[in-house]
Amino acid sequence: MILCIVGPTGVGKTKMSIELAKKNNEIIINSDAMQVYKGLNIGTAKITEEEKEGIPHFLFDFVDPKINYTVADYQKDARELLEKFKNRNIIFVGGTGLYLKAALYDYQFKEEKKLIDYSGYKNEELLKMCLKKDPNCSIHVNNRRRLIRFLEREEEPIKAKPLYDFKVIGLTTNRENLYDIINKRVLKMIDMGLEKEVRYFYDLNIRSKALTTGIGYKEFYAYFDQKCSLDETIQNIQKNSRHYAKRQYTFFNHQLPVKWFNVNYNDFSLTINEVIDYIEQEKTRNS
RNA sequence: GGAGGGAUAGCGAAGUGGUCAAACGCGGCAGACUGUAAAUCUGUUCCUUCGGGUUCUAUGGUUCAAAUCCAUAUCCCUCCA
Repeated sequence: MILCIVGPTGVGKTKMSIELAKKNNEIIINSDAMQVYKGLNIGTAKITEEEKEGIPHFLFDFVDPKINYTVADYQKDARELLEKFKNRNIIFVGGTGLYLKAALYDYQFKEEKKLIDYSGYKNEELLKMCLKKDPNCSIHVNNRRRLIRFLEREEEPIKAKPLYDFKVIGLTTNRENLYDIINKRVLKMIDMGLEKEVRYFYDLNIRSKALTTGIGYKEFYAYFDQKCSLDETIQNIQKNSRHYAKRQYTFFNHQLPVKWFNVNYNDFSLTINEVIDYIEQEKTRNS
């Protein structure tokens, strides 16, 4: 059985994954775009060796941060594991909806080939070209990145269908509480030495995707570049984390068949039991 | 006590007689998503039964018309005593 644990940043996905894996002797596969990178530990809230409790973890902490790992790479890696462990129970944990979807649905990533340089075109021109290619193209003029991608793609993907049988467990809590958790977690990361962690990469002059787009990293880069104060940096990390959490909800709610569970923070075991009950229910229903 | 400056939507901030329910930014809320996805982008944000209703510190006034002009009060800031 394939189980996916999703939810906004900070709800407690990691903890849940361990608890579930312990029960069913499962293996855990990361589905988080940033936790794949080596050395980005504090800022990505990556699970520690100790916390793993001996459970096999895959696709964590294995990519050089200088490398720009993409969805296509992830799809390939995740599919290999799905094949290798097809007789085992697998748990995907992570907050990157697209990665999960690319692994489990029939998303297709063709060979990259960039024949045309679009940098000289204005957005309006790009949109016109997109509409010429497909009159139904609904990408917004301002979304230059996606306009270019649309033109680079040879064919438009059709609606994706799932390739595997899986269940998606979503962990959630009310918005106010979530934002509070996020704000506090960022402060904890600072205490744990996030600044030092980021500084290491900054001093190596690494400007890869992971460092310039990852939350907690890009803000500190701006701080080291003396573009803002430490206080502003912390607030920006908190703010960007909150915004990210919101976007995650939007993706999960609309792109994946999520069964949501409200996390009980006073007694997490109750939430675990609720989830286990649900899984058992689904198992018997399918057999 | 005297002389100035200010009070605008959740916050910051434009607007200085009509085109103002009020630019813009932030925050909030909602959405899109097939190779940067912790990314990129969009919509919305006084109330509303969508006919309207109530706003720019308060109260009065001038005017056909006031966030904008006048008077008084309250609070805040700067300077002189």
